[in-house]
Amino acid sequence: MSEPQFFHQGDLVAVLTSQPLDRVLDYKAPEGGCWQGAFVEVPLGPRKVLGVVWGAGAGDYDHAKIRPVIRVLDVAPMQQSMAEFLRRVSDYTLTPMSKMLRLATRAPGLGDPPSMRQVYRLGAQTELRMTAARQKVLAVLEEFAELSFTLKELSEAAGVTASVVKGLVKLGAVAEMATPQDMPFAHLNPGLPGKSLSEDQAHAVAQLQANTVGYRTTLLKGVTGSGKTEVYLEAVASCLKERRQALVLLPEIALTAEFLTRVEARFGARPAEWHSGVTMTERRRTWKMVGQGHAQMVVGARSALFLPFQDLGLIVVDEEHDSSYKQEDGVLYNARDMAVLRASLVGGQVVLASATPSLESWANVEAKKYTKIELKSRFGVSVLPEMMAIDMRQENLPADRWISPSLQKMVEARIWAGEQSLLFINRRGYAPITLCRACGDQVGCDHCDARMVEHRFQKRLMCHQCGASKPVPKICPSCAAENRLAVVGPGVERLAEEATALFPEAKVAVLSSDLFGSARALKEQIAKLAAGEVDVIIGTQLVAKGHNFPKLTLVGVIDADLGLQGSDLRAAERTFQLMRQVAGRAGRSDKPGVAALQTHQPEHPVIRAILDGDEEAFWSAEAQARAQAGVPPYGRLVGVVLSSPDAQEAFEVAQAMARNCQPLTDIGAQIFGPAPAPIARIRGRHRVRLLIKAEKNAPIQSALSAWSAQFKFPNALRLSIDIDPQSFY
DNA sequence: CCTGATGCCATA
DNA sequence: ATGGCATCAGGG
Repeated sequence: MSEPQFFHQGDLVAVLTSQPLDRVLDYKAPEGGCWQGAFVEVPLGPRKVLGVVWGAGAGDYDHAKIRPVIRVLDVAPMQQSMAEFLRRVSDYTLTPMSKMLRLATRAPGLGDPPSMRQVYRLGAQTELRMTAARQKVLAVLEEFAELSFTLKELSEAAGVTASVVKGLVKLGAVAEMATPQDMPFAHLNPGLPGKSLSEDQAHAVAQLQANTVGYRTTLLKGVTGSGKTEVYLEAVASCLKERRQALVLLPEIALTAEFLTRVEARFGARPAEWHSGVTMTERRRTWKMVGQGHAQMVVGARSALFLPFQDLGLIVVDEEHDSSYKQEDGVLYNARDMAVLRASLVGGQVVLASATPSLESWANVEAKKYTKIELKSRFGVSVLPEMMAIDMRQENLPADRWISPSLQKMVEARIWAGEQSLLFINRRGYAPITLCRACGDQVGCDHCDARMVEHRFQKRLMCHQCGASKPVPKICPSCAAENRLAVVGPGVERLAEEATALFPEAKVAVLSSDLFGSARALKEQIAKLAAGEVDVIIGTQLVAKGHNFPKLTLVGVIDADLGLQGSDLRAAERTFQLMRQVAGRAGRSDKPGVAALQTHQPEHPVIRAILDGDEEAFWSAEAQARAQAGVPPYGRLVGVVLSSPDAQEAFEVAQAMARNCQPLTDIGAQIFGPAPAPIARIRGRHRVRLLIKAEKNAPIQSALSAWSAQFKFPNALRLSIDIDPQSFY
């Protein structure tokens, strides 16, 4: 990358603003000139807006109309590598640069002059009448000569009133001075001793620390309790020793508090924090300090990836398989993938940590793009639960019941023994699919290979891939059994009802993220459950995340095979990950746990691999299935969502787009739909989705741009393109 | 994203 | 004729 350019006063510069103009505008460089990358304030119509000097002006605009840059802001200029990062993310996700800039400047008042505050230090040696109070103030200032105190801090530390300090200021014995409000973060000391490491951990640390020059991605795999955190904290330590900055991404805010405490224990101070819960002032401070290199380490959510790091040496993506790394609105990016991109642009290291890596990362290790480090359990052999399948075809369950007699017996045994059971539903608010209780067949679409979902209002089955529909059949199209077709997908409430009826003497509790307004309420509930106050827990994916239930000895997966036939790409992966995570929960104390999977296809290779606990077999089976279907990570999917207050309009435009898809078919892509989007209506807007499937290396972005540029959209209609969507059927 | 200009409609 | 509001283009 070339050096940034300097522009003298009056030179034409191209400025990228955060306004949604999809181009840069020419301005005249201000008095004193400006560097490429400088954050500036520019006039735009009647307003002043934030922008970045992107390069030399094009000069193709009426020279007389070009206005000068108002001023250069007092923040670190954007680095070339950052500009390149934004450009690449923009290209990949088809997001306009203005939106990217907004994402990268998500701190309020960047343009404000730095607010000042008065601080106090030791002043000149002067003759003064010494009193006990004055003595205390001077003693504090002498002892902590390198620190600056605010008036409040100083008077409290000395145990005197503010007027004593003010009196000393008047006499000159204490100096009062103004400093910028945005203070640097406390120094983190990587030289402090770390926790003692097991041989396995030490080995992993050595591998991470070897050859830290330049970009590389490492998958750090280790079951719960194997000490991944200690290992990557040592990677952070060596990054800090090299005086480079480190970023640790966590999937949910709820996990940051505990992690910050561990960082403080390791490095003697707390790092900067970046997520939606951080106050505006603190945000601005973090943004500025990260830009000046005065924040050595940031702990945060995915958007921290767009902070203006000066020299980013390490990015840790903890729980890298977690689906919350995929941003689902605004800029649609996957933080795990973009972390790898960012690190590769600045010659940094990426550590992807997980007990249960995503198939994408597994495939990248297979392809030798990532290296893998595996941590064995600290407790010797890994504590896998005993796994078994309950063959639902044998259980003769009526169509409206979900807990099989076999599972019921197992739960009852736990209740008598005073132990806990968890009944798990492997889906999160997805539309229900229809399957045959006799043979396990899921009713498929006649036009493509996706399963059909029930549309309650119309009493019809609909394909959410291509949009075709048909009435719910009376007789199973596969085995001809009558009246055995059931709509699968009980809500947690339905399941709780059934459990209460089956186990009248037991305490049943529901754990689901949508039932809790705040993370705190959720945490309290989890603590209650873990304490064993409940006999049967009903939950969704949420329960699998990082919580320990000592009394839990049975996990029943109600719907183990929902996703095995392609209704949800990642359902099998999630089931497998859940089993692994549950392994770390159930039976951790002394008893080994039991995991029972209710399935209609116990002989399915993926189910078999889960039961055998054979990880490599699972990944191979799953990889093969995905490669065969041409879906990620072996093929590429793109979701195109059209939304409008008018359902008809959205559908018609989508149909027109599906018909005129020459640019897409030119690169060999297939187009499906229109069909209702996974969430068919959001805030009064009806959403219709097209799904595009392409080969992995097809130039999908340029084809999509050419394709969508053909259409003129009605005003009320919005188009959003989601490359690598996370959720769909 | 904002803002000011435009034009259509309802009202005095 | 006049003011209110929805729609739209322009911004350097």
